[in-house]
Amino acid sequence: MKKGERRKRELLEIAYKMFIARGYENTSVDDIIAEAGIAKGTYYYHFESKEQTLEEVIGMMIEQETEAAKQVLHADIPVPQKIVGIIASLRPQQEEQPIEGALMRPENLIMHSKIKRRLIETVVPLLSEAVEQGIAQGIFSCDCIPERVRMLVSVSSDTFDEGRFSERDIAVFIDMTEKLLGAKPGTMGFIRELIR
Amino acid sequence: MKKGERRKRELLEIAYKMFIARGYENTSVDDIIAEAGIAKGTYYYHFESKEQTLEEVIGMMIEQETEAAKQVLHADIPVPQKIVGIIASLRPQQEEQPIEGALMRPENLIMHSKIKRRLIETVVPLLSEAVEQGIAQGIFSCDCIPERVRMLVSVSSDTFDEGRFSERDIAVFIDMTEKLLGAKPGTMGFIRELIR
Amino acid sequence: MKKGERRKRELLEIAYKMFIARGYENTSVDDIIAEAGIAKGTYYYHFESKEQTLEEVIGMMIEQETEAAKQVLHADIPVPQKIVGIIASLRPQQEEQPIEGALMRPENLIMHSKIKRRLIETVVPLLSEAVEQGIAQGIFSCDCIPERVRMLVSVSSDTFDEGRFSERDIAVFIDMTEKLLGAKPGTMGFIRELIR
Amino acid sequence: MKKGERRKRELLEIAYKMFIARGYENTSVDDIIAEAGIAKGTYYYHFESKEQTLEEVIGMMIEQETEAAKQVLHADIPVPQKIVGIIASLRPQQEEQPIEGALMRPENLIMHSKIKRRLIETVVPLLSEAVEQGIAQGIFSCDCIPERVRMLVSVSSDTFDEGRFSERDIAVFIDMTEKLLGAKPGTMGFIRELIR
DNA sequence: GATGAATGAGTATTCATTCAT
DNA sequence: GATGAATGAATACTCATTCAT
Repeated sequence: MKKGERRKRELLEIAYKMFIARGYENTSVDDIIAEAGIAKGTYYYHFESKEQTLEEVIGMMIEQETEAAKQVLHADIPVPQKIVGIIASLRPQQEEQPIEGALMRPENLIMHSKIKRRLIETVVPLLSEAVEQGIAQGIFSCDCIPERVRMLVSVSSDTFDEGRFSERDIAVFIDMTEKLLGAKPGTMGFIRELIR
Repeated sequence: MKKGERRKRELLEIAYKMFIARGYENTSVDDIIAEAGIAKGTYYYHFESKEQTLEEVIGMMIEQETEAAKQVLHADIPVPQKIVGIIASLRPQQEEQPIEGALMRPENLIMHSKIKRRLIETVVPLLSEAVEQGIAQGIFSCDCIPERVRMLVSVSSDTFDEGRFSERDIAVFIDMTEKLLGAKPGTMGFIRELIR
Repeated sequence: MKKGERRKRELLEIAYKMFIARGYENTSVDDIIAEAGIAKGTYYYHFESKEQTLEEVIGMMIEQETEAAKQVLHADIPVPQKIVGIIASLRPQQEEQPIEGALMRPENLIMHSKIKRRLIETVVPLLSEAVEQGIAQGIFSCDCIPERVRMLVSVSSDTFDEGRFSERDIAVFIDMTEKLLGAKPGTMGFIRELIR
Repeated sequence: MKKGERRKRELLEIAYKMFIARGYENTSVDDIIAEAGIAKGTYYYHFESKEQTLEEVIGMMIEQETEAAKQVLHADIPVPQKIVGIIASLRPQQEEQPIEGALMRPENLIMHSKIKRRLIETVVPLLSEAVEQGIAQGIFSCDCIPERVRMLVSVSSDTFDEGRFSERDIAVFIDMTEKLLGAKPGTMGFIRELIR
């Protein structure tokens, strides 16, 4: 990695943290350069625009999370655990989420929705593949796999991203997952231990 | 209805349409008063702030839609149709949605998310009641009713609000609804005819 | 006093208190009518403008304070005590000054300066007359009476209005008064007991 | 002096002149940038806010005047002339006061009062030192020097700043100065020739 | 690679005042 | 006497972006 790239990477991390902490709209370019200790011109030397910075920030996140999800998919573990592992890898890692529930705050809506959209795009195929493995093994039984998977991811995001969910939410989500994928009751029960 | 109230109602409708058409953030107070043909002061005579205008606009919508949903709940029709009818009443009416898919455009994220949140708050109890009627009649069989209902509404919103969904999406949603509520296969099949 | 006049008087007192408490510039007509519980039109029925309200408020104060000063002037007391009594009567009465030091706050500069100017105009002649009585009695001895009196009043206002003054300030003021008026040392010493 | 600093200095001078000429409150940021021929953003690049501009303008004035006063204090001239010289240096210089009596106009109250306050803070110590020199030389004789000096400065400002004063005002001021400082009659008489 | 001075369109909000009813 | 809806000029401040050095 060259010097210039490292610098840009640094800026990206700073921007990422600030976008998360204060929201994309509430973070001005001035804020970013003040935090980074660089001049306005330097910022625009590295980035085309503020919006493009956001895209790159999101790209960086997606890349990291997709990577994690792929490793889970190809790991040598039971299929149900792959499913759960992939879904779990979607959530921002600890180090990346300095402020609890930040992504759900209204000032982060834009970023959150962009992230969610791109995450679904990249994760649905991976999950679908896992489900197909499960079908081949006789663990699941269903059609319309991508559609089912998409709904699962969507519900997962809505229910768990905000951080406010109950035991009952988890129970219903497990039940829903099993039924949507045509699994035997209890197949996905271990999710319970993984969520929090 | 007094003179002042009518005027305010007019302004509310204008603001609503503009917020939908161009997004809340992209609609300036100047835009609104230009469209309404009033002076700046008149706007601020009726509304505390632009943000409060948004709240009132949303309140107005919720009220209308909740009203429709309540009538469906108390109508003399089969419970499965009540479920579908209530969910259907959530979507903005034709006359109210001048631009197809407007609510899903990124500039409308804030408004859409505020609406979705409040809609869920008001509609989940109504739907839950309908589900309980269904359980009493032996049509449904499940626990954790509010949680199940909330997930259904959430998926429904994510899947159908955007307007881009396939026959397969509908099929999966029907299947999911039946299984989540513990209904016999085919119970909710008529949804197919109602969505579009 | 007719009904209409009483109403106006009420408004004047409300405006006075608000001007003192929040400053003339920081008190909007809306604030006043909200506090008074009347409509905008009613306010403008009674007052030509906001500025004219200020003039009337000041006039009301001046009138009260001048009245007190006149009574002191014609009272049957030693001349030195008249001098002090008149100067003392300049300061806002207890009931009229709900907030300590309010007049000196920056937001009250305009009002304070208008008051000071008019107070000097009305009080210098009264004080001058008292000084002349003192000269006739051989207590004082000086020329340029109005100029001397004006400087005394000016210093008094600057030194004591703000409320932050020391024993030494008082001592110097006494010394200055005696010397400016050509009185024997000790003549005005009793001031000490009157200021606070 | 760097390029950026020179530009800021220019803006400061322009703002200063406009504040004096039209009053702080009556000078809008738009007025200033129009006069300076710069863009809005340039103004806010150099100044945090309009209020902060005022503070800097005042700071600039104070600095200049304090500098002049200090030179007088350390000059090799008789003490009485130092006193007068320092007091004289307080008044805005000719080049700096484009409009006669501007500081006293009501729209300049805020600026004037801020200036007066800060000027007193910086000048009382200097004058006190001069008085002490006088006492050491047997020219003056008094206690409570800072308090006496402050009253002198205060009266001087009130009497002469406005520009409307008579020969008699001057005479009384001279008399007052001599008596307050315990000087022999005639010591300060030369003031007469310096004021105007 | 880096700087930082300059830009200017854009925005929400305030408030004294008027006048038809 | 009283109302309150309507006015519209005025104002401070933001911020992404550019570009000569």
